Amino acid sequence: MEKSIDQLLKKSRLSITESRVKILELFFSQPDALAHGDIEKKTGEKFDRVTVYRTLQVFLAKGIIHTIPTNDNSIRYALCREACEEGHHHDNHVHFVCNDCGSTTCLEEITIPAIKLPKGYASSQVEMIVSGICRKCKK
Amino acid sequence: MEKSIDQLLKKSRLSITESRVKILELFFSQPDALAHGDIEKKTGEKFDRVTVYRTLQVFLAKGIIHTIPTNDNSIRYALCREACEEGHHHDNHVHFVCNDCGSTTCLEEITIPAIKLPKGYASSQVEMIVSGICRKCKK
DNA sequence: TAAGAAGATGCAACTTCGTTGCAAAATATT
DNA sequence: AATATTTTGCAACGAAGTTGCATCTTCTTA
Repeated sequence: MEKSIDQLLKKSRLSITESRVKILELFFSQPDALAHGDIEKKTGEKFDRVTVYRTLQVFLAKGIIHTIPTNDNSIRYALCREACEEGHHHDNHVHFVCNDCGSTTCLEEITIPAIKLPKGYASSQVEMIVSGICRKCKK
Repeated sequence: MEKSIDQLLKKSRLSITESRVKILELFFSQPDALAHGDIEKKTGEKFDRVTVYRTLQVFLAKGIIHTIPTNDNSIRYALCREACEEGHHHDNHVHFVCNDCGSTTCLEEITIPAIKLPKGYASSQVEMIVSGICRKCKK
């Protein structure tokens, strides 16, 4: 684990620092997307707010994580699959937000269907966010 | 116009006040979705920040407007079609965000395609946000 | 249509969120 | 191991959003 995280950072030409490793471990240790606040809390408030902000920005720029828009004004972040490259995100999967437990997950196996835009519009990215009750909460 | 806005407010059992009327006029006078800040500016900063926040909250709760999640941490608001009722939004159209002019519009005529969720998930709402270049900017 | 009840507004104060500059510390490079 | 490069944490700041409360506006009904 340590190893593969180091690899990932090296591949992205980033120095291996404690905060980066810890934050990546956090992402790898569970399946949900995380908001900035979650990360601060779950790392035990060990790192400065500013460090967390900057770390997320760097990961975003390097294509290690991607953002998921929400309608509660709190962007969430999730790991990208291998396919993502620096500056270019290729995730076209559906995101699921649970109204019960609040978790946000990537449904990697569900591809966003193509749609036909009105004349004159050019699309460069499509987001699809399904909300409802997740598998865990439905039981 | 005045008349129909009054009607709308009455139908929602809301008192007819200057700020509510002015903010609704703003929404009706142009096709784009508006962020909180836009509304403050476009009403000539005539109303207190707090009033704008509260007005939007009330409109949301009454099903007069709906939110559009964005990935820049600024929720946008747009008018609902007649179909929306108090507490229940029925808009299932696609939203378009222009990367050039920044405008957010509802593509009322484009319906979100149905998708098949993994077993155990129940969907109650689907959002689809397409970003790219809008008709105006493409010219 | 005037008076009282109900509701909305604006102000002040506060919290949370996100950003920037800079010195100190950690990491990388030779 | 020494130096160059990055990253971190702190302090300070501005923007965004919330709450309580007194005042003003809108609604109700007699």
